[in-house]
Order: sequence, then structure tokens, then C-alpha cells
Amino acid sequence: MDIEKWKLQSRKGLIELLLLNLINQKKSIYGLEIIEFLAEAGLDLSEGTLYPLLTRLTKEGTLKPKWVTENTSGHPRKYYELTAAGKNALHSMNDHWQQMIVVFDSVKG
Amino acid sequence: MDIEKWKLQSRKGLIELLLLNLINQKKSIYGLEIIEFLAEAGLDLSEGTLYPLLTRLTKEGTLKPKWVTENTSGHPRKYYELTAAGKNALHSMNDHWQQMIVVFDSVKG
DNA sequence: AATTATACCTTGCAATACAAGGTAATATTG
DNA sequence: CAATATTACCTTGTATTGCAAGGTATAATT
Repeated sequence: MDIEKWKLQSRKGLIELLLLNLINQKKSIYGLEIIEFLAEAGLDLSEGTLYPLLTRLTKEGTLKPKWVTENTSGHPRKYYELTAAGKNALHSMNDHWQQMIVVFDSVKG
Repeated sequence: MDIEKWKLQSRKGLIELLLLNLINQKKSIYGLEIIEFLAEAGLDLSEGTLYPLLTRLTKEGTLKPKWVTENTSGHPRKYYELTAAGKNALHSMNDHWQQMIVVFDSVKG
């Protein structure tokens, strides 16, 4: 059995939950900063995964982006924050996640 | 944002982990019994999800099925057990899962 | 003989993670 | 002052899975 394939699949959806919780914690954060933070936390997230996800969440009204040009950096950065709807969504997702943990405990006997 | 869509996606891969842990706990269990158990634990799993998954895991050498005809039931039942390779795989998966919990805690900070 | 109950299986669609490759703005170097 | 490097964001195509819907099979009951 291919564990790597499973690892890939188990990330689906979960990454979205991790991302929203991170943005909620940081209040405001930009793309590469997210990748750096998660890498240090032990999760390698590629740009090809992150950027389409940020775009989708923005279109869905979960995130609100803001372009910022800073002195410390070259290219402008796109900072993301949760919208009010995004905070509600995150709350529902965390609730659902807690339920999954309960199911998890029951199968672990 | 569509929470239901997220719920669907977040199940990917995770269901495989739950299933293998359940079979490990029960030692031997058949299809509809799995669905019943998980339903009581709060997780609705459809047959269209379960059976293809059991078939794949058998092909991959993770599970070993055994047909059993019992007095108490009409149609014969196909009982599944973990193979030795399956137990190793489950161990790796649970390890990886623990790492994800750690990442999770760091974003909830 | 027909119906019901239990149980397993298959097909086609929708959705996401990611490798690979691309674009853009600014800073640095020869 | 070009050329290169750095930082940052974006797009396309592929592989994989969850599941609704519909199907098949065995045995008991009516």
C-alpha cells in the first residue's frame, strides 16, 4: 500500500481548515509567509496548492485580500484576512472537526 | 462558502484511516457492519464509498477478505481483516496523523 | 412463485493537491 | 545601466477519491 498517496489524499480539505485557523491566529498574513510558517510547523505546502486555494476562498467571500507595498521587500505582498462570513465558516468547520475527532476516538477503541 | 463541500473533501483519505483503525479494533468485520458502526459513532458512510475502498485496500494487500455463510443471515458476508502489511501501514498512518495534530495545534495557537 | 431483507458491487461525476512552468516588481552586481 | 538575482504571486494539466444512483445475488418469508 502506498502511504504517500494516502498522505496526499488526507490533506484534501484539511489544508483549508489549517489555513483558515492560521489566518485567524495571525489576523493578517501573505502567501509566502503562510508557506514559511507551515514549513516550520512541519507541513510542506506548495505554491501550486496555496495560491489557487487563496483565490477560491476570496471568491467565496471567506477571505479579503489587501495589496501592501513595503520598504523591506521588493514585490508587493497580498495580505489576507478573514471576513465576517469567513469567521462563521471557520467556526462551523472547527465544530465539524471536533465531531470527527469523537468518531476517531471510537474507532481507536 | 460551502461548508458541505468542505466536509466532503475533508473526508478524503481520513475515511481510510478511520476504516483501518476500526478493522484493527474489531479484528474481523463485514461491510454493512462497518456502515452500522460508523453511523452509530456519528459518521454516515455510503456503500458507494465503502465497497470500492475495501476492494482497493484488498488489491493493495492491506486487507484480507473471507466469505462467511452464517445461519443468522441470508446473503453470505465478506469479513475483512488486516494483513501484516496492513498493520504496518496503519502504524505509519497513525504516526503521520499525530504529526498533523501537532501542526493543527500550532495554527490554533 | 413472488416478495422482502440482507449484503455486496459498479459507473460516472465533481472536487482538490501539486508538479511544473510562468509573470511581475524591486534590488544588486559587473 | 544592462543583466542577474530575489521575492512574490499565478495558471495549467494530471491523478485520485467520495458518493449518488442503480445493479446483482442469496436466502427467508409469505
